Amino acid sequence: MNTQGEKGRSASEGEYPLIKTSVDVVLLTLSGHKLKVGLHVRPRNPLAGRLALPGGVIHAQSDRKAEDSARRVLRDKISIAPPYLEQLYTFTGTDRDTGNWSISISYYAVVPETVLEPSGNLQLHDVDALPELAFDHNEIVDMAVSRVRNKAQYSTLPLFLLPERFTVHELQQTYEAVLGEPLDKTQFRRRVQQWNALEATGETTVRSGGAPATLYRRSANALAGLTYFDRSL
Amino acid sequence: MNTQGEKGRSASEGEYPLIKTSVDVVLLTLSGHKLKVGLHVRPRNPLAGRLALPGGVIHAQSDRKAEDSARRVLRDKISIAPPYLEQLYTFTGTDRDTGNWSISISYYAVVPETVLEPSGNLQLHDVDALPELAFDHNEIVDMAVSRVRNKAQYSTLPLFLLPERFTVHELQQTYEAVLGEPLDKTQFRRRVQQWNALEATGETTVRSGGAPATLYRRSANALAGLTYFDRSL
DNA sequence: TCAATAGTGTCTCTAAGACACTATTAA
DNA sequence: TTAATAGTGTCTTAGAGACACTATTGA
Repeated sequence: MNTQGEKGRSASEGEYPLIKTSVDVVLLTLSGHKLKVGLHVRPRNPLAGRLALPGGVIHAQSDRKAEDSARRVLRDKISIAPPYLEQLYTFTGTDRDTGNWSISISYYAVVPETVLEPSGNLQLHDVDALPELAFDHNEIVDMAVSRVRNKAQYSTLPLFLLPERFTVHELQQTYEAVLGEPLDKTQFRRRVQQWNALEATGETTVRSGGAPATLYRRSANALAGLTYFDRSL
Repeated sequence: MNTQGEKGRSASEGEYPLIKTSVDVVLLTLSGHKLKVGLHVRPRNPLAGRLALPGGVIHAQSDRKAEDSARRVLRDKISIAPPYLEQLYTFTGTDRDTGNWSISISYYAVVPETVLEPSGNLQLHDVDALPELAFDHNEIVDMAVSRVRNKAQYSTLPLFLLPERFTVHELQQTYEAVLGEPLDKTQFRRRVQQWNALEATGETTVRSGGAPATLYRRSANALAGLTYFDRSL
């Protein structure tokens, strides 16, 4: 939680520098077979009217750590408790607009579309066709999307994009939407079996045409191995 | 670099909260076929005398971003310019000792032992047998070690633990030391070839007994795919 | 020639990929 | 029976793993 602080009143720097620190959240979901990010219109200056990520300052009194701040922002502004939330990166440096040094501890959340009530507060935008956002928020979204696409190649993260009950076919469609490429049915089912991260609900789909499909839900080990790790290459 | 700041003077929170923010660096190297971390003894309170990571505060005037602060800390305190430096994680929350909220933006650096001049300032400690460090630095080191071991499974990161010229056998020993397990020679050489990240220097080793080995150096693409990505599972 | 290390050839076995096939439902 | 989707069997191929072999040097 801390560092070597030269005591609070240090030799070289005097006091700790006073830097604006806030938390931003990249809220990702799947809508219409496209990966979308939740954005809102800034109500205030600077950059009032511009699209931006939901975010806010840290409440040192009530937030035990920055992740709590991120959860609070999502709860207060969008009324959701994300099933998956992870720290993404900390962006630092001189603000392009005000010229002041600032810090943004950024997180990303992965949620099913069903938990998002369509309010005027939040707009969903295709992550591959974003307008210019406030501050460096385009860069933050891009990094979150890279990480999620990367994790989709080897992990169970996309499970968190689905509602409580889903079929294997819907799960495959979700992966295909995130990865942007079609997947082979046999391999995909083999892969899903190896996870051991699904449990059958006992129910099946009812549909016109086609055999009924087993409905599954995420089991507990869907979270295994998803924490602060990512891979490339 | 910023966030939605409610303008600097906001409604709910008043001003931005004033939180101690600093940068800590996990300096990793290989010594005696063991992965080691560079630590120093804190000269000042709080926790004077305790082992800690090198770190310091951000100089908003001179550092363009937090990574610059990390580089400055390494340059000023240990006189090195690390060939590989990456943001690790941002640790936040209430300090165990002072009870104050603080932020540590942590980085990890990977360097060859040859660039570390043995000064009284820095001690190398086996990452698998650490004493109790100041603040939450044990946790920070553990996360850095996890990430490096993880990356050693699929990336060229351990190349940065070696001096400028090295043989394939030395490279294999490096990987074995980081991963903590023996590797097959044939597979390892196949893997290294596929990277296309080494270039022959033209020189060979001179040694008593055994054929001479080709000396290599890192080529430019050794850095490919190493940025802010990591993987697990 | 011997000891020691560098570097390669090759066999086996597992898992990825591709694709055809069977199974089960509503209409 | 037909259309549509769920789910499985299986052949092929690429690559991981294991290990034996050859090559090159100093003494």
